[in-house]
Amino acid sequence: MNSSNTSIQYQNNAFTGLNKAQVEAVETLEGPLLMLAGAGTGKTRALTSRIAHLIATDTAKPNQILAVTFTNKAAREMRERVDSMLNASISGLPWLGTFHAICAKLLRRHAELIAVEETESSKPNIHLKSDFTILDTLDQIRLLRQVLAEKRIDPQLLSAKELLRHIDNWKNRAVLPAAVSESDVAGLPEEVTACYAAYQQRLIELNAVDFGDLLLHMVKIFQTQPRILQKYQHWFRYILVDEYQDTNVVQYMWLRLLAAKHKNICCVGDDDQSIYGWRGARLENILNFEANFPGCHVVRLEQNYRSTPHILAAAAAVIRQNKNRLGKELWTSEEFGEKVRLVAHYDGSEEAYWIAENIAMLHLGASGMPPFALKDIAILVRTTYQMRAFEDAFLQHQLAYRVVGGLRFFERAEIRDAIAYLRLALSATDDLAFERIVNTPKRGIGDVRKQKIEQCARSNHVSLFEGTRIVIETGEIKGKEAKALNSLLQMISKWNELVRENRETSVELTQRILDESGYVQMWKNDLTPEAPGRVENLEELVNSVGEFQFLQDFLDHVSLVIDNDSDREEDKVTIMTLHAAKGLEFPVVFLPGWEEDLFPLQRVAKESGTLGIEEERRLAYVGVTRAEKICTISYADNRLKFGEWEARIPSRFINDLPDANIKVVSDSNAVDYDQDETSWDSQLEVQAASANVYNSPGWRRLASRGGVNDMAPPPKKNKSRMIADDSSQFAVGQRIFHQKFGYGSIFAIDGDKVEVNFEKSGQKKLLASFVYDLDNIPI
DNA sequence: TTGTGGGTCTTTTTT
DNA sequence: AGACCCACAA
Repeated sequence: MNSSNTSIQYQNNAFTGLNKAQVEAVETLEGPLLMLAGAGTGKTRALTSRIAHLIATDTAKPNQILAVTFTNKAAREMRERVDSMLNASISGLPWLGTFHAICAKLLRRHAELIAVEETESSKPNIHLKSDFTILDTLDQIRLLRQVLAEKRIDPQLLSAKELLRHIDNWKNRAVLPAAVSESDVAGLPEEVTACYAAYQQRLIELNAVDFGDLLLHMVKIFQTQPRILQKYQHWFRYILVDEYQDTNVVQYMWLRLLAAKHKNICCVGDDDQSIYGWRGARLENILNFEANFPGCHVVRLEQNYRSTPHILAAAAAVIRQNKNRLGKELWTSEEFGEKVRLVAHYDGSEEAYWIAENIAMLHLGASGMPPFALKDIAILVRTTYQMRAFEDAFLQHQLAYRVVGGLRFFERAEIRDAIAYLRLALSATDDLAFERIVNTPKRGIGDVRKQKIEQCARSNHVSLFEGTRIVIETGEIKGKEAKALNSLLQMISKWNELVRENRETSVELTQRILDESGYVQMWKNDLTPEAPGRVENLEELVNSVGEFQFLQDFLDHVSLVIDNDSDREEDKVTIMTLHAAKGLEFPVVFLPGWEEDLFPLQRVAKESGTLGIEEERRLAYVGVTRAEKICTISYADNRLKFGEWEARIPSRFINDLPDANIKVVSDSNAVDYDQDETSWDSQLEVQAASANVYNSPGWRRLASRGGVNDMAPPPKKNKSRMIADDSSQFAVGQRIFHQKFGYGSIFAIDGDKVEVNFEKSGQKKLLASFVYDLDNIPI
């Protein structure tokens, strides 16, 4: 790196809220540095500048900088920005990533230092090997189910899911099985600690780690191996942490250990945006930073460059209600902008409809305002199940959308199966993978034969792979099932060899594995409507393997790095949870479902009381501050819950919004909006929620007294659904649309089913209710 | 062993 | 309303 590289332009970096000394601190200061930065103040930009400056001045080499981000997306963006600031692709920064990704990399180097102690004299010590597999939540649950069954604990009393929650929690706080305290297990069956211990032991036996272990193991190694710790302490000259308010106990320990030598730790965070308390994040980490890292500098970033004054004021009013905060007031030099819009709806689907229509108008550029691209618009929901209503509404309005964080690519069954095959190709002893695919495709191995294999493996202290071999040899399983199993074993051995020889590329290997196993064929033979999509996903999987030289790297990537919004460049409306929206910004934001019990979520209030409500409030703050220009909050009077209609009360957060900064939108007061220069056409408002007495301007007062829902009528059936209820609406030759198969035309009608010739997916016979009538869609 | 139907329970938020 | 689990039949 050329040390005279001065291409970094700080005056462009929007630090005008800082004085010269502060800018210098942000760029170059040695020693602990805390940046307290509000929403939209450019904190990540500040971190980026610091990294670029360190490299440009040759203060540190790229690989001596440890930079931790909260998401992989943030890491990728930071890397891109550093590159562009340095005006070069430095292709360095190997230690930029999430805590988990960085720890996985470190642990691959030192895994063998982690062992389970000898428990039975017959068993040798077992060490973790560097080719360990990283389990995801679904694997963990499977494993915990086994543990619970072994300990004969009634799943009603303690479900695997609940146990996982507790174990996660303990791991986040660095509580090992031996250190679980009385208060940790209060109200739980007493065997729960033994379950935790058994789970940990099983993990090592399986040569596997879970997400929590990645960090926990590294802290353990650092604590017990001074030489290794010193090596990394020495190596990482500068440590930078983004979203510091969301770090947990283990992450804090890990950072402290690594920062102890150079003490160049620079953390950025906003106490008002701490929304991961449920996952072990400790607000104390940021509140006590100055005490934990003596002699630290504190820089405050309070100028907001993102939102209009009304949006900022509304957000501030909401967060001001929290007691537990450092307290800061954001300001902006912007003077104009829309007020925050507030809309009441009759029910959930009407809310989705209204928003879809409103988005369509914004996109078309309903006068006054320039048209917004769809990718500039986001809908932020509290829970994932709220997303469905919007998908429905968007399909019918033919608006392109993308769901972030719903079902993730690698969580789909076919991808998990395929990955199980890849894991076996790397290591035949991967029992979890083996168990997953012994009978996929079907090989006639049901519960009985599975158990035979398992018992055999266990009593011989070998893997399921070996166990299967023994079971065939002894004739415990014979006939065509034995034959099928035998060919599976041979395939796996062959793949193991091919991987070892390393002569085929990762893509060739993957293609071969999926073909030879008969897995792709299985889906090609499948006649269910999802099958073609699954085959497509498998093809996509093969393609993405190509980016990696080794399968192992690919598998790490899948479990640690993959981000679920690959098509972010496409012009689509984003639908995501408030949590997933952290760190992002959009010109137009919709915040639906601001109702008591949903937001704030009932369970949070029940389980965590006031602290929980404060976190929900911070979530509301995060939501509002994502918006640059237009922010629309809404709620529904009635909502379908578990198939039953339920009357709803507006969220308490709505009452915190100052009248001066909001505009209640409905048809009855459609023309009642500001006439400042950025105002837009009343057409928008005319499209507002359907007439209903609760949409009157005074609804908020009513609502705050709880009056609205006492009078709520039974929900009416929704108007003008464009989904066909039966095939009688269709005629042969008609053009239709299907969510999965796209466009097509009907060539036959059979009762409530239609036969369709799809442009892309060929001929299918489906229920008419899944088909959209193209001639009848509004707009 | 696999497919079906009727009964149950369901909804946090994620690296 | 939909996903999931269990009991029973083929």
